[in-house]
Amino acid sequence: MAYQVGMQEDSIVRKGPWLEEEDKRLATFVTVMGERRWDSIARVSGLRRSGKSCRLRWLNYLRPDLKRGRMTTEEERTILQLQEQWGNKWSKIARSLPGRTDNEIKNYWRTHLRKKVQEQKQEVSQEERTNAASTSTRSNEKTKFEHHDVLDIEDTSKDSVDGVHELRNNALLASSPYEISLLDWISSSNQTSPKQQQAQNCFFGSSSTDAEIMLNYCPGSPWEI
DNA sequence: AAGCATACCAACCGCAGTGAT
DNA sequence: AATCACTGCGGTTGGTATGCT
Repeated sequence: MAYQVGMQEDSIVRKGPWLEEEDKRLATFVTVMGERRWDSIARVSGLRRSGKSCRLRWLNYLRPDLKRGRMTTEEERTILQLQEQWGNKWSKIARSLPGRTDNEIKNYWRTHLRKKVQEQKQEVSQEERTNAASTSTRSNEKTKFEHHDVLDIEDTSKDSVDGVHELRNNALLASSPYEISLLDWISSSNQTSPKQQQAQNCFFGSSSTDAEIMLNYCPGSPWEI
C-alpha cells in the first residue's frame, strides 16, 4: 500500500495514507513550531515525509478548526455561487467557508455539483432552443441559470450512501488526534502524567535525537527526559 | 456469492508565485 | 539581478466502500 522511494535508508520518503502515530507526531511538532517551515518540520519530527506532504496533511485533516461531516445546503449554495463567480479558485472559495478546505470543496464540486450544473445548463439550453423554435415573442424571456434550481434537483439515489458517510465521518471525528489536546500536554505542567508518558514513549521512544531536537523548540517542556 | 461499475475522497504531482540571500 | 528554497494552488490519480447485475 504505502510505498517508498529513495536511494539510501535515511533518505527514504514515505508516501501513501498517514498512520495515526504519524498524525500525532505531526500535530505535536506543528503545535510547537507553527504552521511554517514544513521542510524543517518534516526533518525535525523524524517523519519520513516530505514537507509538502506534512503541510497537506495538516491543512486538510489535522487542523483543529476543521469542520467535519456533510456540507450543509447553505454551504452548497455558497460553493455554487462562488464557483460560477470565480471559476475553479478553490482556495479563494474555501476562505468563504470556514472549516472547509480547498481540497474538500474541490472534491465536493466534482462529485456532487458539477454533474448537476451541467445537466441544469443542458436543460436550459434545450429549453432555449425549444422556445426559439416555437415563438419569437418569447425569445427574450429570462433563461438565466439559477443556483437554487440546481439545489432543488432531487437526488434520492445518494441518501443511503450519505448515511454511511455520516457514520464514517463520526468515526473519523471520534478517532481524531484532537480528542486529546496536544497543546495542553505540552503547556500544562512539569510533571509528566502516565498518559503524557505514554505519548512521550510513542513519539520519542525510538529516537532520543528527535526528543533532543524537540527540546530545543520547547525548552522546559514536560517532554524533558 | 462473485465480479464489475461507480462514487467518494485522501494524497500526490507539477507548476507558479514569493521572499530571502 | 540571479538563484534557491519554500509555499500555495489546481488538476489528477489511486484506494476503498458501496451498489448493481
